[in-house]
Amino acid sequence: MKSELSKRIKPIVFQKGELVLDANNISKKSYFINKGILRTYFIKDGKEISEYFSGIDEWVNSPKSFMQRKKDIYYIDAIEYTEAYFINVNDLVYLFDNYPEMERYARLSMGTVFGHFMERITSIRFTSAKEKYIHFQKIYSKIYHRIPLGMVASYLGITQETLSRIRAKK
Amino acid sequence: MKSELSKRIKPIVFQKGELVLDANNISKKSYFINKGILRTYFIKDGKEISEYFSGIDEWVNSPKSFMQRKKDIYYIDAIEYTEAYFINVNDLVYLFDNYPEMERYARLSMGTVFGHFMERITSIRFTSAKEKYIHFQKIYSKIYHRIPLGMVASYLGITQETLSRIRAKK
DNA sequence: GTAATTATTTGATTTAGGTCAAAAGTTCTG
DNA sequence: CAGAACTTTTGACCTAAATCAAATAATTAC
Repeated sequence: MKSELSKRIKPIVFQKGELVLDANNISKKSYFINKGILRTYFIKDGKEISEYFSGIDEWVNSPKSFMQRKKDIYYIDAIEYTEAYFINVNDLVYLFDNYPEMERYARLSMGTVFGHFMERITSIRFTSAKEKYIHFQKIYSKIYHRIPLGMVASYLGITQETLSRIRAKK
Repeated sequence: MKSELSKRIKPIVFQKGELVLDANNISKKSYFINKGILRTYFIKDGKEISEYFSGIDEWVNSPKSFMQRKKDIYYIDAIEYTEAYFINVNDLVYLFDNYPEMERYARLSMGTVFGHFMERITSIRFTSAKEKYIHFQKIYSKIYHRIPLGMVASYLGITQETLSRIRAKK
């Protein structure tokens, strides 16, 4: 089974600032990051709003687009030089269909992802800007210092100025 | 296949205010609502915070708990008299294992659910209290008027007073 | 290496929504 | 149906974070 997976997985690199997925296209590849950071974002009133960041050992795609094979609003880009592997959606479905344990594993992982989403919703709803930033640092403990302030601010839903002031106070 | 599903599904009713799932237990049943409204909530600083509401034709469980068979923080209760069907997690897994088309359907539905979560995160991050309420009315167009103000306010992450004032201005 | 962008910080001012308190309305319960 | 127990509304006041504006600082490009 391992070989079945490795047979369908290919390496790819992205330079800093390079677009990984354009929202005008359907997300047909899922990337597994080996090094670097990818950012999922969308455009609102002409501004880029960061939805989340993904670092080493994480899978990245535009979930709804990838699963339902239709367009969604999300772009993905590399905020630093990134090395990854990718698998095509067709190959992934093939593996799911032929290796039930993979399907089961994926289903289980969904629980974790749902958990993260629900936690994040809570974090956004009931916390001050400062607490949001602290929570962000916890969630992204390994990469938060490599993400530009403006992107972090849009991820948190606060202004750059506010975030700058929060960071200034130690 | 339909009969396989119907064989494993049983009817159940809940009275107004009745607890459907206690966070001290693992979520082992998934409910499909036929009539009424269930609310998923958690306790923060001694207060009930509504996470979301579920109405007719929707499946309800505590996602992370249900999928990973461990405890999570969510309670579920009935905010009005509710009629539903339920299926046990074991039976559902049996169906998934034996009817790949069900598994595939579930995987597809996940895309929709992810989409909702991501939309909600956006709705929370970048909108005023009033816009949040308007969005809530849109999302829950069929049931929003049956949900008590306090529960709506905690769902939106605003105070009761603010919501009351928003509703007062036409 | 210097000009030109782009990102971050700092300051002054405004405002949406929170807090606290009390009144009015509703709905349970015996 | 009357009192208790919630739920919702209204009022006065306050605070966290937004906005607007401009000064630094850091990257990037030539």
